[in-house]
Amino acid sequence: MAYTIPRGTYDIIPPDSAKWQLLKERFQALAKSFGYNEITTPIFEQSDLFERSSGESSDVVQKEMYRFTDKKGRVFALRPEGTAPVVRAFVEHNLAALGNQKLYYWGPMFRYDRPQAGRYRQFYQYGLEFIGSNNPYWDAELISFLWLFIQGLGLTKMHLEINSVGCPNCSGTYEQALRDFFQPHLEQLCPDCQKRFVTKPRRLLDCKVPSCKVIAAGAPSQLEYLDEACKEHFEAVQAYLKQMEIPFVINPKIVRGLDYYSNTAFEIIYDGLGAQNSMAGGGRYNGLIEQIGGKACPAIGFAGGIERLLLALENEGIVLGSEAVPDLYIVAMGEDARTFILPEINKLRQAGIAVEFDPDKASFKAQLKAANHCKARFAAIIGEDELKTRTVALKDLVTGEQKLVPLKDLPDHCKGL
RNA sequence: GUGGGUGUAGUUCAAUGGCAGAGCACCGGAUUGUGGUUCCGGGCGUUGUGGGUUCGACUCCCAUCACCCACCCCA
Repeated sequence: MAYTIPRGTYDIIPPDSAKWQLLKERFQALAKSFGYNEITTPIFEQSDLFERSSGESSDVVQKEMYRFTDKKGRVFALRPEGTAPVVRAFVEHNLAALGNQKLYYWGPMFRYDRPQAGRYRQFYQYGLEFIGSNNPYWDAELISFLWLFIQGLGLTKMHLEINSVGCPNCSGTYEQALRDFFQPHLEQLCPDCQKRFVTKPRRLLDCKVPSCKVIAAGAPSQLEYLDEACKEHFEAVQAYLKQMEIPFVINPKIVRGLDYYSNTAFEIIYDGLGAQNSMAGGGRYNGLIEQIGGKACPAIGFAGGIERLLLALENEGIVLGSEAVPDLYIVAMGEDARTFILPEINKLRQAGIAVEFDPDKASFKAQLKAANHCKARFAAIIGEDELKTRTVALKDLVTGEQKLVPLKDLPDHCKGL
C-alpha cells in the first residue's frame, strides 16, 4: 500500500455514508423545529482562541491540539471543539445586536489523542449554542433538544445527568473546600490525583483508582456550595425539565473538561459504548464571550460525538438510511433500442425517478440479473417489438408481473412507489 | 503520553517450522427476449512493513506501522 490514511482518521464510504447523511438530516430537521440555524466556521483558528477559552492547563490545549505555523509565522490550530469558534464569530460579527442567537453546527474536530473505541483524531461533532439569555428555560430547552434528538433515533440505553458547577463566585469556594478536604489525604492519593489536586480538584471526584474512590466518597458536593442565584437557577432548570417530561438524574460529580463552563453542566451517558461512554455533553458558559473580547453575554451549548451516536445505533441494531436504489432498470435489447431510450432515461430522471442503465451489460439475462442485484423495483424492457409500438414491457421485479405500457405513460407507472 | 492484545484474499477465518486454504461477497457461464434458487467456472495474496534465527518462516526473535482494548482525556 503506497499511501495510508492518517492514524485516528477514517473514510466515510458507502454504505456507511448513507447513515451519516440521514443522521445529519434528522439533526438539521429537529434543530430547525427548535428555531436553530446553521453556522459553519473554519476548521482552524488562531491557536490563542482555544488556549484562552478552553484553559491553558486543560489537556486539550496542553497536549491534544494540532498546532501549526503559517508562512508569516502566525500560530493556528485545527479546532479541538466547536464552541470557541462560534463565540468568536458571534463577537466578530456583532451578532449580539440581532437579539438571541440560536445556532447549530456539524463538522470535524481535531485532537491528537491515542485512538480508542469511540475516540478519533479527526472526529465529528454536532452541537447547539444558545447565546443571549440566562433564563433557565433555555438550559432546559437545549437539553430537551438533545434528549429528543437521541431518543428520536430509537436509542434507549442512555440517560441524562445534570449538575451545576456554580459560577465564578461560588465555584472558587467549592474548589477551596475540596482542597481542604483532600489535603490530609494527599499522600495516599494516586499520582494522577496528586496532579489533579493542583490543577483541577474537581477531577479528584471521579478517579477510578479504588483507594482514591474511598477517600473521595466523603468529599463535599458542589451542590452544597452553590450561592443563592446558582441554586435557584439549577432548581429552575430541573423544574423545567420535569415539566417537559425529560428524564434526568443529578450527578454532582459531573465535571466539564473545558474551563469556560459555569452553572448548568450535563451529559448523556450511554451503556454499551465501552470507556468512552459519553455521547454528548454541554453546559452554560456565561463568562466566555466577555473573556474572548465581546460584551458580557450569557450562553449555553452542547456538543455530541457522531461516532458515538453511530456506535450506539449499532449497539441497539438500529439501521438508518440506505444507499441509492433505482426505481427503474432499463433493459434494452439491440443498438436501436439502446439509442432510442437514452433521452427517455434522462426525462424520467428529471421527473424524479431513479433510473439505472448499464451499457456494459450486453445480454438480456445479464441486464435483468443486474436489475435484480441493484434491488430495482421495476425493469423496463425495450426491444424490437416495443420499439415499433413505442411501448415498454414494465416488469415488477418483486411480484414478477409484467405488462405492456405506452412509453409516454411510463413516468406515471413508476410514481407512487 | 502509559500498558495489554491483534495483523493471512474485498470480508470472516483456517493452515505441528515443510507445496498458503475455505465460507461469504464479487465476476463470468449453463445454445442468442425474462432476474432471484441451483449447478459449473474464476484467487500469485508483497501472509502489514523491514530486519534476524533456520536447510526451510504465515508460524520463532527484534524493530516499525496500523488497528482493537484499557489508563488518561473527552464528544
